[in-house]
Amino acid sequence: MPELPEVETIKRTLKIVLANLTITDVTIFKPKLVNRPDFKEALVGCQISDQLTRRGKYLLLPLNKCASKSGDMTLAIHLRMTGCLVVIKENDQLPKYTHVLFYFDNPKIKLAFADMRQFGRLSLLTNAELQDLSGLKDLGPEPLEKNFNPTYLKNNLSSRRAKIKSLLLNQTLVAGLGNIYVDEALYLAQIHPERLGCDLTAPEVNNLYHAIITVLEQGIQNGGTSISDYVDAEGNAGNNQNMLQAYQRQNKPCYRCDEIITRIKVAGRSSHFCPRCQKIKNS
DNA sequence: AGGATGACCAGGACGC
DNA sequence: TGCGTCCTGGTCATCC
Ligand SMILES: [Zn+2]
Repeated sequence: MPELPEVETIKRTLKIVLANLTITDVTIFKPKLVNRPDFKEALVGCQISDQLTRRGKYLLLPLNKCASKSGDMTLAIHLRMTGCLVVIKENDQLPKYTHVLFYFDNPKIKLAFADMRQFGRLSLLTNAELQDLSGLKDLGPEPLEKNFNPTYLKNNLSSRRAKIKSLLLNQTLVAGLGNIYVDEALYLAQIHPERLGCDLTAPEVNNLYHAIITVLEQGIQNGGTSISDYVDAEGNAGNNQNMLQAYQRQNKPCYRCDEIITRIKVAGRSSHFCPRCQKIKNS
């Protein structure tokens, strides 16, 4: 599932390949996945800015030279769980479940949006609409930037009585974490997923901060985690699934202590942890 | 307002 | 092989 490292990996490729290309045509196979009936008409003629970026799990493609009366727009893409953006070169085959296909002024390059479960969304937005996009406007800090730090985390957990797993999945606390990297971060920090935010000690919060940074940076370094058919923008699988220490390792021995990894539901999501390394109580 | 829960989406995995 | 059931998780709506 595309979380921060997967979206970041895609962004880095798209930034190199798509910057300054002009959209010449768009084929929409599944209209419900785009946000407006004139999606194609509004996009044709727009040039993709080299300021293409990521915010949380959103890919943001600012556009120049748009014909729209409301000025230049941004294409905001959320891949949800099974969405992929794949660059198609020359006669490359389209990925399975391709729902939207973009053509450019370079005829050798196309961009396919593919999504088995059709949860992802492509939203073409004016700057005003972008500022007001629910899910984007309330995002917490980027975990790999300086405004996310141990002090921020401590201040924002100290009053929270929800389970830490639930809090880390909440995009308004910190942006970009999903089920995989939350389980990995809690494992690395040796914190049980059902501990309450306000019950974490200062050293634990500090460890958690470093664990979040570590698992995300490792995920990016490894080109993302390929579970649920994730592939990057070049159609390649990542390698981070081979590095996971907790997620989907239920019934296997903990790499730290050999205890069997347990799987439970927390906040309605599968959660994997070591019952010996991640105790619910300090004792 | 914070927190818990369930719905939604659609296809894959699995059991029989 | 076919059919039914369960599973998956990011986000949002709803209720307390
Ligand atoms: Zn252990």
